[in-house]
Amino acid sequence: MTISSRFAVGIHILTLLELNKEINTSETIAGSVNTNPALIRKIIGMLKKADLVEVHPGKAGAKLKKGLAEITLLDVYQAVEVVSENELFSIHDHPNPDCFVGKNIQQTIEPIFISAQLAMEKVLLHVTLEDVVKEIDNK
Amino acid sequence: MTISSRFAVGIHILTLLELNKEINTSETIAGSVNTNPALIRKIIGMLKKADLVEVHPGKAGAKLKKGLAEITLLDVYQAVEVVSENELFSIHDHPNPDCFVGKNIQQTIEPIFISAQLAMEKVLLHVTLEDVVKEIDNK
DNA sequence: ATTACATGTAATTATTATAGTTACAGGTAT
DNA sequence: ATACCTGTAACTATAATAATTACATGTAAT
Repeated sequence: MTISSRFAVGIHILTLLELNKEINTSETIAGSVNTNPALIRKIIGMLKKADLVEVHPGKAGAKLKKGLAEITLLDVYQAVEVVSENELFSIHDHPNPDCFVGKNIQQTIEPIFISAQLAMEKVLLHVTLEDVVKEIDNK
Repeated sequence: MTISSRFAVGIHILTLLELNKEINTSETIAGSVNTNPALIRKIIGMLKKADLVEVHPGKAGAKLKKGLAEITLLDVYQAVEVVSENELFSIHDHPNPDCFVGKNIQQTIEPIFISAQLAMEKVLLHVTLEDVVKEIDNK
């Protein structure tokens, strides 16, 4: 099990929009990511829906819609919908309600799982695209 | 995408071993979890490999091999192999090495992803089965 | 207006993981 | 010898990902 690479690709796309000052078509971007343009358009569609990029039908090129420092990795993570809200961990359905453990296990475990997920998301919240771009610039 | 319910089932099984003082066969346990015995045996096999339970071929019943307070949820998480080490997040393969972004994106993103994963695992490290059992006892 | 080219999106395929299930070999105990 | 258990392999159904093809629709330059 892994979290979909859509997340990493989303970060890649946004970083490229900042660093490549040419017109960034889905084909250009696909060349950098090394995948096909349709997939890029799909992910860009998600980033657009989250108000992170500007792009128009028929018009070549996507652009960032916010400053780099205003976009956190959590924004990207949520935009590409790799994990449903509070559902990083799944809990088995229908444990036996006639068993003391089965009856209570779900509600006991759920808050623990959510707090683990939130701890992970908090790290993403504190890293911005600016951090990523600076790090790449350093290389 | 979600982390397999094997993790939740693993916790359920260990909790049951503590609270149900009868002999816990794979069929008994399957009745509480509400799944089938073969799946339970498979998960118990993983817990055994991680030295968390004791169980013998042909001999009915599994038992905890450690004290409740000594088993963290991280131990269970790792035992049931829901996520490979440092690979909660996946990064797209083969970004274009001729592109400045493509060339550097993987090594830039990886440490961020790992630290997010570690933050999540740290929460699991600080919750023990004893906490889970006490919480269930409170209900 | 026609042409060229872009985005948006649906449909298809291959791959992989999960979860459920059946079947049975082999161990244990009465 | 019998009954019952664990360990494990094999098979199925389901779902998500990622890659790909195809095409409708929008934009803009000539």
